[in-house]
Amino acid sequence: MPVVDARTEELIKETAMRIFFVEGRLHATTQVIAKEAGVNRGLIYYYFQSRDQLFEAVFKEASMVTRGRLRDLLLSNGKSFQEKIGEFVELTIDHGMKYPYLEMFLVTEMNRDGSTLLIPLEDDTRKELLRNLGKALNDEIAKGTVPKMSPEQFLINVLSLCTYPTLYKPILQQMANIDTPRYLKMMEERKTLVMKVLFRGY
Amino acid sequence: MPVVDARTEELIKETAMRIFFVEGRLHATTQVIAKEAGVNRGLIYYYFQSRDQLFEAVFKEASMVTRGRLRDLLLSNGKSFQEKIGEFVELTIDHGMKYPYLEMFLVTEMNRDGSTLLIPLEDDTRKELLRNLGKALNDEIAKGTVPKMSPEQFLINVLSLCTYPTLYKPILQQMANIDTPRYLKMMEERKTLVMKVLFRGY
DNA sequence: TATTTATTTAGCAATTTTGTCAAACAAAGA
DNA sequence: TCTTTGTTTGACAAAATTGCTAAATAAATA
Repeated sequence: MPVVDARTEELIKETAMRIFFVEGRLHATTQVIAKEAGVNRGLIYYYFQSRDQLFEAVFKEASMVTRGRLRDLLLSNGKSFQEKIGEFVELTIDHGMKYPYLEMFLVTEMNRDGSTLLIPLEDDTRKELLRNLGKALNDEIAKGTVPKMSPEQFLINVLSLCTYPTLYKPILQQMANIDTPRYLKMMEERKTLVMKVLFRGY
Repeated sequence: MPVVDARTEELIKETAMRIFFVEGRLHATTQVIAKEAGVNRGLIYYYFQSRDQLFEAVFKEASMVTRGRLRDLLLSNGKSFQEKIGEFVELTIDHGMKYPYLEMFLVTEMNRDGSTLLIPLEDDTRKELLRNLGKALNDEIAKGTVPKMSPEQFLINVLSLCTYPTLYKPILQQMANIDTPRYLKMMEERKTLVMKVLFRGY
């Protein structure tokens, strides 16, 4: 039997994700990651070749989840616009509570010299998605449930209201002296609150 | 004449702030900071004793500005609530455009082992500030301009809508293919848009 | 000008970190 | 059992980084 579990590669990746996305320790070294995963540091190089490639693997997985959720929102049909946004809000807040520092990791990694990690969407795909969203949004604007704005701004509003609070958790907790249970309760409340802010008369 | 400008200490601090808050290179070393400031690396230690203390100085300055703005919002009087929030939104968006990564730096630094950088507000001060805000907010809720919510949630909404978009700049730019001039224009538009989202019938 | 103080520089030591490698070990198959 | 393949380990070299110091330089002052 090998000393370390056969799913070593996954173990390393998941430990790295926990350290980065859950605990927000973006400075973590291969030493730290290996230790917390309970494996020899050399295995990181055996499976990922380099520190950067481990980061890249983790980054890819994280951005795929985020992008997938956005995709589902923008393409799904059979539901009303408000229903779709409602689901998206719920998923995004839940995901944010699970991985509060994920977006911060993405942004920080993108800022590393010579990073080409985030592949931009195809031009037609992007335009189609935004047209799609814009149409549904205009209906709401016509109904008076949403103030006049571009689909981009609406998207920024949704993402801001859902994602920022999770990022801000440590600051809120320290500055406003909010403990974790109360913070979690607030995030649950936000699910409907955000909808009320986005849609008048929700 | 000294080889380096007499205001070396300020120069170092401002360069560090630019690298951290404007360019988002949170992993910058003393080497990099000194080089970009055009000074000898030893001067960082001459003026700041250690890397950590430079970080601390920068952190303190940044959190004081943010906290000061919040304080002004919560204590100022002679203006209507909506006017006060309007000013705060404008200041916060402007500040965020100038220093997009400031909050990320704060969060990252707070997550470093053994960080005691952020001093929590005094308990009475905090309660008074929130009571103050809560009162004005309840008037708005009674008028029907704001949906029912706690002052904490309202504050989170304001901060989210203003601050998160600046943090998200690189992601938005890459994913949605928005160039910088257009991005800046969007942020200007947000100043009134955020108010419309916060207050029905603004 | 001469002396003292403050600032700057270059270089060194200590530590941390990444990345490599050969040897040890385990599992699977011949 | 012997061999082959894949996995794990510890040791080591190379690079990066921090922090320190003694000497050089500039500025301030007597």
